[in-house]
Amino acid sequence: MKRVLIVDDHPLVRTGFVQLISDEPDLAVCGEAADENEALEIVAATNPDLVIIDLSLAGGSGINLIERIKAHHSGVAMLVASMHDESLFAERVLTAGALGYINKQEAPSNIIRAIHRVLEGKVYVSDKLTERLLDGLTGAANLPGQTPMQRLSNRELEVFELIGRGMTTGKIADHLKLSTKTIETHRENIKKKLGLVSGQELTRRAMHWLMERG
Amino acid sequence: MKRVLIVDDHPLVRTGFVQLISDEPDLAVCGEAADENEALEIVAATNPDLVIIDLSLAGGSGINLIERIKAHHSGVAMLVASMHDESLFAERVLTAGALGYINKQEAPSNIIRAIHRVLEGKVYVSDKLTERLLDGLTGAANLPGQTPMQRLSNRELEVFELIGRGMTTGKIADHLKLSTKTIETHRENIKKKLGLVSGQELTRRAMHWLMERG
DNA sequence: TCCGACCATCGGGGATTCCCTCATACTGAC
DNA sequence: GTCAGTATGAGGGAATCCCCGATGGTCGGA
Repeated sequence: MKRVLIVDDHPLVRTGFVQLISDEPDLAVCGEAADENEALEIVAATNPDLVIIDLSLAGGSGINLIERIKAHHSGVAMLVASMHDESLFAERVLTAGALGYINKQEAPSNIIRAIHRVLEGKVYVSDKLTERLLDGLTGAANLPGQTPMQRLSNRELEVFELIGRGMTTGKIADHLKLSTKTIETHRENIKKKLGLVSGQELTRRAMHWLMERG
Repeated sequence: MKRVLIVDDHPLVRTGFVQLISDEPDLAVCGEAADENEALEIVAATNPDLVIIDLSLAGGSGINLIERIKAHHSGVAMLVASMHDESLFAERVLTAGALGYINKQEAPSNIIRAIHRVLEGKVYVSDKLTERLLDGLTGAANLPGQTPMQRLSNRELEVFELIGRGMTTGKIADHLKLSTKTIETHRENIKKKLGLVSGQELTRRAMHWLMERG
């Protein structure tokens, strides 16, 4: 019998999770928390097998909670449930220490599947994202443990940052005194490495990345 | 025994509502729907006493659903459950035909209270908002207190949210079954109202706005 | 009742960007 | 010396942005 802690600031969503988990014969809810501190207390008190974490917690980013649990209770598996597009966060929560990322819009059966998979110690992300990340790792004889972001070259990182600042392709070209065509190529290569599909996604990722470092 | 239909595109949230409502002796769930069309079918088939509507539905704004239910089944009470800031939406959903507006973060007891109140045919909004709406009626600080976001029309707000979710112009057009040209116009008008210069900025703003509530 | 305001829906057309493929040249590594 | 990666670009078709305008509809005030 695996014991699960639910961390979400929406009472309704918690109730949904409790119901879902209670229906599974091999799972049991050992607690609910609405914020980061409450969650840490319950983890310390009950030592659950799995913590399900909502990303957009009131007061704290969720990612912070993941890191703190990772630091003090390294044996606990964590699954992130978010309503945001996975392309924005999945990579970050995985590197922070979570084992899985699932969208709340997913069907309950998929959520259960993700829970079981993470409890086995395996990584869970959607098939789509898995495929994308693998595509980005074409030449992956590199050091294992490298995040997609670390695979960006210096130039690509520079372009990425300027994208995050809101510059258009043309502006970036002027700024770096390069052809717009070169910037376009850089954009394409960055997208490949990060597993992104559209330019919009690239813009969003760049903005988020920039926000995290002030 | 009052019969309730739940419209929300998150299965987990629906489960939470079902649980909450089933615990009440005088309430029963008569159906669940994940999108606008499904919701209208069930309303026609089961003629519920109350429809609980999530504002950010996949495929339709929720406001649209309110108007359509109002038009064809005027006797049905409607309560909007949203995670968005009420100052922006509460007035819109009330004029569209809903009787109440409640935030999903609210405690279950408050949600139950709102349900009962709306079933009595009375309006339910938070105390804070009640006060503000009354202030508005006295003409105290009527028009000047409008934020740029509040100047967006319902349609524009809908498009704005979809932009924030990362949809391209074409995708939004498909999604809303409109011409891309229409979406382009909406984008331009939104930019004007929010004082934005480029499409990139629009994407940025939409994304930030969406992150703050979600 | 008519008028002016928004609103929602589309089109034209040129500039720009996106997205894919390909090409060149330089650097290191093995 | 070959091979992988990097940085720089071009070509070309599709999609978009961004300026114009147009048509109806609604709704409130003069």
